[in-house]
Amino acid sequence: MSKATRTPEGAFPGIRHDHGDCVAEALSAAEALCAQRGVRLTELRRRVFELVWSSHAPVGAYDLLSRLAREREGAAPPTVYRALDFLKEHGLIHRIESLNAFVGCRTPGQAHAGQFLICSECGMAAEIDDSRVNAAIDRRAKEIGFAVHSKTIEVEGLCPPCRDRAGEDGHGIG
Amino acid sequence: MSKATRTPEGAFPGIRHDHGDCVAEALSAAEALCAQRGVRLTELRRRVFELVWSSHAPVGAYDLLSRLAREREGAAPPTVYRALDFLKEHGLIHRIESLNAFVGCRTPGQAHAGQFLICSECGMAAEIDDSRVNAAIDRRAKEIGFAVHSKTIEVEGLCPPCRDRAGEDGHGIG
DNA sequence: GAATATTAGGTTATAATATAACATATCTTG
DNA sequence: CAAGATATGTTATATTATAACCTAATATTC
Ligand SMILES: [Zn+2]
Ligand SMILES: [Zn+2]
Ligand SMILES: [Zn+2]
Ligand SMILES: [Zn+2]
Repeated sequence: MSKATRTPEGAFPGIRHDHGDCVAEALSAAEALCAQRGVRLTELRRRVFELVWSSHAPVGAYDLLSRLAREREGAAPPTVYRALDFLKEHGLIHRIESLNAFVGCRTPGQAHAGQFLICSECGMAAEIDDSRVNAAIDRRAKEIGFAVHSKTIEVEGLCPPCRDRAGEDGHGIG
Repeated sequence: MSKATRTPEGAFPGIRHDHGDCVAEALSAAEALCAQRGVRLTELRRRVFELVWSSHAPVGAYDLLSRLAREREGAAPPTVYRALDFLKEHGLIHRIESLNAFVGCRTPGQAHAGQFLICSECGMAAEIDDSRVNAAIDRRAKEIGFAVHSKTIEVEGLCPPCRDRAGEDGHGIG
């Protein structure tokens, strides 16, 4: 159990990590990727991207919209959905199907399936990319003769801190 | 490649399989399970279950509603959503998060994660339960210290027949 | 078997999520 | 600047899902 609470690749950043660093890193990766592809990370898209990155918990489109509306009058659903479409298309964010919500991608530009551990207590989502999971799915699909295009893997449960908290006072009924 | 087109556990039933058998089997399993649990598979719930089982492709709630409305005047969204909630609660159907749709469960009563291969061409969904996939996820979650409650695994692609059709005429542009 | 509690369903309204369609603005390129 | 392409504004509407309140059916208790 000595390594049980380590978080490989910083899957769940601690509650006191410097999130400004996360955002800065994500923004600079996004800028680089857009420049490389010759697409425009406009003011609006960049702002929506920042709002998605406001935490490690997936955010709903209308949450984003209400925040955006504070700074942009006339912001409407298409405003945010179009930006989200762009960001998704370029792999800068992922959509969490089981939550109808969006979260920043930690490794934009790299091909990956998008596997998530999502805490139902605090809402945090950790993106992982486990090659064994991918291999197991690909192998089974191949056995069946199914041609895989994309995978949605969303695991719901409790992140380490929330699991520990639940263990402390969650065993009794009262 | 000799076994590549076999379908273990009949993942994708052929286009000419006797689907009446599927429905009959599912209904009788559902009845047994409800009897065993002392819950009521009412007329309405049974009918919604049959409609979900009308094919192996996931069906949207409002699709179900429009079909139900033909035979039940006054059917409204809660009519179908309540039945779906019941069926889901008892593991008789699964919700496909990436499609906002519902599909019958092939192994009700048994604990399983609900893993799906979904054909984007014909809409068919095959439920699998690959222990390697589960083990890989559980192992990675354990490394991270994440307590898994439930898994959403939905793989999009082409089922064997659709893949073959695509291979025949889908390589060129014109 | 009537009284009561529980569960299921009917009905109306509304919430939450997402897109269509068309107008205007901005950027790119020549 | 003209022309085309891309991005955004704007209004309306589609799609998916739930809230709230009421009535009916079924189960439980006396
Ligand atoms: Zn952070
Ligand atoms: Zn948590
Ligand atoms: Zn069938
Ligand atoms: Zn198919």
